[in-house]
Amino acid sequence: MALSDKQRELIEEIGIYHENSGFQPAVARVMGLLLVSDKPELTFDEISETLSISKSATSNALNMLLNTGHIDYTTFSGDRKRYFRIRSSNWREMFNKKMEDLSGLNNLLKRVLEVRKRENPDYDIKLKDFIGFLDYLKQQLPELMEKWRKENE
Amino acid sequence: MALSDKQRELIEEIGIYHENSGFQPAVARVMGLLLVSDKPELTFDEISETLSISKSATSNALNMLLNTGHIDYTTFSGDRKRYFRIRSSNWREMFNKKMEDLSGLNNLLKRVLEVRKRENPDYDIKLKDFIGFLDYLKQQLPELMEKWRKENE
DNA sequence: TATTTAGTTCTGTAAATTATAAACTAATGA
DNA sequence: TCATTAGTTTATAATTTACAGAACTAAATA
Repeated sequence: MALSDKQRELIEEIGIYHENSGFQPAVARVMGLLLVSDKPELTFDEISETLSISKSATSNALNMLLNTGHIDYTTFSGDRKRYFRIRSSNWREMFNKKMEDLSGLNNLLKRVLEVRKRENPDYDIKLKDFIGFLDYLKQQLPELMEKWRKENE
Repeated sequence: MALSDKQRELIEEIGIYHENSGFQPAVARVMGLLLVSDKPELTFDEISETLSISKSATSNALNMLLNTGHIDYTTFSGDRKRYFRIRSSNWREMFNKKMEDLSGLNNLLKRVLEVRKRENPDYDIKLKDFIGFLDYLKQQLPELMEKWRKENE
């Protein structure tokens, strides 16, 4: 699989983004490749060769991405290869995960508020305030998504 | 500084949360301690001793947190020590950073859309859709924050 | 002037992470 | 039945990271 410089560059940037959100470098590059590639589906070997990563690293990356639901694959009769692709339904999940993360933070902050013996009430008020906002956001978000869905017919 | 089991536990959990968003373990624990501690402000030595981390790790962690605006410190005349504390204005910044991250993702996705030669238009439509939603969210968020501010007098 | 305080900086290293290469497996095909 | 394909597993090498420990600095105090 030949890639343009632009494509390679973008794959690296997407790779770094995903590394920063906790993926292994090779895993993050595979995500990048599957996103950027013109072909909708790629085989094990195409991925391994295009990214110059070993078979084991490729195997490991693909299995991790399969397990986390980031990719899936199709097969064709009379062809033993699997054809891997990004699960596009995954956008919403990706977004939801970010929101869950925020909600995880909020749960921690609620526990902080409980544990603190408020020798610094000013601070506690601000903390409570922020917790309130996160709760509000969580509540409003589905509504916002609905509104957007309607506006886009 | 004596800490209850509950406090220690919470510090670890907050630590793990921040580790997962890219902080070093020791840095993440310092954040946790400053959040959970009853005292609003802690000195270098209190932090180092309470968390059992070396002076170098403490120095490194505090400077990193100072540089990123997560903490600041006060001083008192005739006292050479610095008294470190969480910047509570930081809640909003923390949130904004999460949102910026999302907007960073969106910029990458926009570039993906440009680079793709749409041999898989179905996929591209979904991608475009998601990009649109993220744009919408970014635009609506300030409004939402304003609405919340009003509802909370 | 010597000592203490409040940190900082520098080196070494243990542990964790990430990836490789080579051996292996299970299915298909010649 | 022997070879090939499509991957997986295992053992290990290379890199990175995260930190401790010790030496250091600069200001304040004795």
